[in-house]
Amino acid sequence: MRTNLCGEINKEFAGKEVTLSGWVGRRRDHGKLIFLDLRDFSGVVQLVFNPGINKNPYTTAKDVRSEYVIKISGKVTNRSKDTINPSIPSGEVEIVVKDIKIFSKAKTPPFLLEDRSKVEENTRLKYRYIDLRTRQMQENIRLRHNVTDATRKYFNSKGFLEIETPIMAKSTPEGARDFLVPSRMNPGKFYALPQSPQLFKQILMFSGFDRCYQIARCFRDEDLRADRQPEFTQIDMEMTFVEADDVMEIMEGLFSHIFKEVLNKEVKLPFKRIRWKDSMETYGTDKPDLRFGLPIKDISGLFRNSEIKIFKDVLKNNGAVKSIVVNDYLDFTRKELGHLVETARKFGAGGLVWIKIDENMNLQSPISKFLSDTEKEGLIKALSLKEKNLLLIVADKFITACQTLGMIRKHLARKLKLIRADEFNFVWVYDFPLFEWDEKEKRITPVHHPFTKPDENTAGYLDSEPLKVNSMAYDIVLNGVEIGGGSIRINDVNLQKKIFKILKLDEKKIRENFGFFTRALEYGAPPHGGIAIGMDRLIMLMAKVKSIREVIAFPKTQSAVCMLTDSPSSVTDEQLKEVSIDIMEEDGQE
RNA sequence: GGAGCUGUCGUCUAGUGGUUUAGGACACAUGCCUGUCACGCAUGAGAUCGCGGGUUCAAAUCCCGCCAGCUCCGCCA
Repeated sequence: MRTNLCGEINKEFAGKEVTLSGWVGRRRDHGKLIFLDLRDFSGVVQLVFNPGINKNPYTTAKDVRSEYVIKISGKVTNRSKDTINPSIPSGEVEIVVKDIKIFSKAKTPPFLLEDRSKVEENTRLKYRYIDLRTRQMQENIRLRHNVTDATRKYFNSKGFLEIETPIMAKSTPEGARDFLVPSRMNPGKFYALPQSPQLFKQILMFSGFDRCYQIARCFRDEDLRADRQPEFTQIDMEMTFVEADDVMEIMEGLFSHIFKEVLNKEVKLPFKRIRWKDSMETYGTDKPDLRFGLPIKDISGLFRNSEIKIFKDVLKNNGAVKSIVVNDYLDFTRKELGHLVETARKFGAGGLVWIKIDENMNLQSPISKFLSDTEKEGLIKALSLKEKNLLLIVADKFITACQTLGMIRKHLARKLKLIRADEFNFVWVYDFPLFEWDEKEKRITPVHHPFTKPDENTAGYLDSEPLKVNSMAYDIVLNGVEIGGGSIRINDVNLQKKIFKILKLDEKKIRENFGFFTRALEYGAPPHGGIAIGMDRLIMLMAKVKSIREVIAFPKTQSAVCMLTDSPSSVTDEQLKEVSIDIMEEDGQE
């Protein structure tokens, strides 16, 4: 079918006879002379059809159109100097075609490959097979392959086993919603697609496999986002007889290996580490983007006895006054400052106060006349303010003040173009709380998952004040995106049961949902821990694209529909009957 | 569940109440062209203006509802 690839043809081949196969790109018909671009995964080469040299292929080429699949044979020929095309690698030569065969004709494609960047995404998804022919998608999917390949090689070299776990698994209603699969053999019963291989991974550790990994497809029936699909891929690993540091070290090795192998980039080891609390205080988020500065600073101490009512009230109620300093207020118009205040309100804060430091180090602000001289001097000193600085202040409940300024911080970085875009900035976030209070459900929920081991220094509070307990969990954050999370797991059945109890799962529920797991814990469970990396997100960042749909061959839309195949779709009554399912009428619902 | 943005030939778009027989570019078709590579030139075909209702003498344009896509909040143990 072919002796060579389109992309490898260059002047070294001049004079050689080659046979190439691929898709036709553009066609330039000059009447007595036709040029076709022939494309395969490797690249593009120009074909020439000259009736004066070879009549038959010329006649066939007359009828060839875009996206036809053809095979040609001919001689690689040097181009004359003035017809060299420097923009493609094969541009110094072309193929003078002696023989052409059309494998397959093609309808006029709905969009031109070179127009891809302008075409609406749903058109591209409907004709994904054409979209995937574009250079960008070819590169993204290839990048993905290279990442899984590097991952396997790395883990294999470190003594990990790749072990598959069931896709038809058990529903565990804690956490994300499950996708359910009815069982024909067991009417009225359901499998669930796994949200993650978590429990199977742990059980493999109980079984003595020591280290395992999996490129695991996971399923969660939750709403979609640019970085969330209902099915996605995790790099999942688990290790026996380890502490958090061991897992982190292995993972740093993995990232370093992947970036070296795939992008030929060195990443600096070890990664930075930041405690969850520090991250919240300084960056207002548990997934800080450290490619820029703008740290959040606490200035509560300056306003304990303030005349300013909002500050005083907030502090009286255990809130905080927090601030960010921006270099130059000239970057902001009045309108933009107003917009910042709006943004702050949108994120849940009562408001936002701005202060400009003018050339004479005077503080200009809507609240300046309420600021005492001590407070002014205190601010200048505490924040090392310089002329032309802009100070943004949020006073609110501690967590609201942090999170609001966290969002403002990201907003400012984008506006002021402070983000070092070519950097890959990894950071570990650790020392998470074990639990958090779910205001909506009025109950305690795990921050990570209920199999996470409590940190020994704070485990004493488990019975009295569980919200004070920290966990042995760690997240890995890349450029402000959470790309993975893991933990040291509980390996003691009594502790595990205690955690379930704190989470208010009753005995019966524990038995039904996790009975298999607590039983497994009773027969000799070693200390163990692991992590799962959101592979799609990692590749999205490596490819510098805005959505994981760009690195998944066949993704779903925001309403979880596949534009290519039109799934999900109805099934026949017979199919439903076989699995004992009755569809409720729309009216039957509330 | 909620908020915002978008929806006009195959594709990208112009059009904010009558100038519209909805304009352009690319793609497509036909013809001409032996050096193009975003080929060129000429001619042509191609649009239920997302769907439904309303206001108006008159709606792509204004209003209401719905649908679809995207972004975000909630949600994602």
